[in-house]
Amino acid sequence: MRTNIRSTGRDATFTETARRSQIVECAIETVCEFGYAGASLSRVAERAGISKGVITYHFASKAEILEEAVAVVFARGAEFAMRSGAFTGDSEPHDALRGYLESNLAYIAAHPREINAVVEITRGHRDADGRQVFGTAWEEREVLGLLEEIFREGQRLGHFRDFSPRVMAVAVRRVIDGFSFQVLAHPDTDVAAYTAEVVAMFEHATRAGTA
Amino acid sequence: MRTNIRSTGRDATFTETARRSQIVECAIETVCEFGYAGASLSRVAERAGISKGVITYHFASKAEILEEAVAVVFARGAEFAMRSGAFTGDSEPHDALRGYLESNLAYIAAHPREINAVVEITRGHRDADGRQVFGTAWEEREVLGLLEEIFREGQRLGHFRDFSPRVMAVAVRRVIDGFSFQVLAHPDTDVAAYTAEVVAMFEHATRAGTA
DNA sequence: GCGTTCTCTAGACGGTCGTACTAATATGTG
DNA sequence: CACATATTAGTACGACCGTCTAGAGAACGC
Repeated sequence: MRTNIRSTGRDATFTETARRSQIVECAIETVCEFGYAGASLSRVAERAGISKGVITYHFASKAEILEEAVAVVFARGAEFAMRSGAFTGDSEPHDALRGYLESNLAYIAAHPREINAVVEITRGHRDADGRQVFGTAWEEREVLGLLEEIFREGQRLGHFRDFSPRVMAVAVRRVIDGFSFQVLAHPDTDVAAYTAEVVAMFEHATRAGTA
Repeated sequence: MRTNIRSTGRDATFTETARRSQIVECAIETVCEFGYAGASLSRVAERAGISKGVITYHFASKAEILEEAVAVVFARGAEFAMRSGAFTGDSEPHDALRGYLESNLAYIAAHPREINAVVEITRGHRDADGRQVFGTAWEEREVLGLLEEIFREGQRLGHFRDFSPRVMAVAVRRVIDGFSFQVLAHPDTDVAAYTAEVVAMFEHATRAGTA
């Protein structure tokens, strides 16, 4: 009987850690290149230069790879935002929004392929019943909450005009997520200029006192 | 030898017209329900209550169905916008933008499933080489051009502030396209309120004289 | 009525999918 | 060294994919 490595109590081997990481990276690249529908385990294995059996050995299922890929990229983005210090959480709302936009767009500009892959996976990945794994409920919980909080705080302080935090949060995320397409389609995009445009746009869209 | 119906010079039969339309509708529904990756011809045929062969008979390939679906929905949306009169083309830029937003969101609210399917198809559909059929070039040509024109005209008249028409156009489209998810996830969404929020947001984001 | 064309069902085709299994090799420990 | 375990390539499996074909039924001009 096959030993499910993840369920045994032992520590992960050096090889296992490296392989899992390699496979996840190759899965991200493959999804970016061929899309969610075209990212088969055969193509992932081919890119990694290993046999398909290695993937089956280190992961229980294809879904586990994709879900780990999403988690890994999310963790990297959060770590990047933390490290950049652009978004400390206790900033004044205008600065918080600006920091959120700048750190997100900067990360995407530096790693457009993995963001594109994550967008593909979160959009396309479904369980056996056809339901989205990363559906609206997941997005509202994991992604939109923080933004809405910024907006509510800004409105409480009177820095932001009176708009729906939910609608604005969704708009911000859609614009941010779309940036990976822009960077991939036009690698020569002026990131600083694009970022300034987006920041200015949402500053005008949110600030109070001009209505 | 099988006769490729579309390439013969004869007129389309009553049956052919009806079948093609039915198959396209079922494909839209299937894509909406199972996503691009999960929308197989078997499922389309099952939904239509016909055998898979009928699809092959009326369409040369699966790609032809998907591409016709996109074209059909686009045509309906354009017809809706035309009929609603919200967007006449020679309006003052502020009104043009408002009309664009309102007619788009109204159509999506009325037909969220077909818009969702089109978004799925345009994002996921690739040719044999793995290249997106409805890629960035297509979007810029078919979708963004009109918006950019509105923005440029508004800037020329001094009604809009000085922003990048391209960035703003992309933002508008992302927000509009995302509305189908909102309506599908929350069917009880207050469409009028949501529309007013989006209109207000882009009016603040674009208008001159407050910077 | 007959004959032609249109339309459909049913099934087969080659291919790829995700997964499971086997047997061989690598690795590391006593 | 022997031995156990970790890791690998290779292959086989059943399921489903998109496409194709043979032949039966339906529709319709004559």
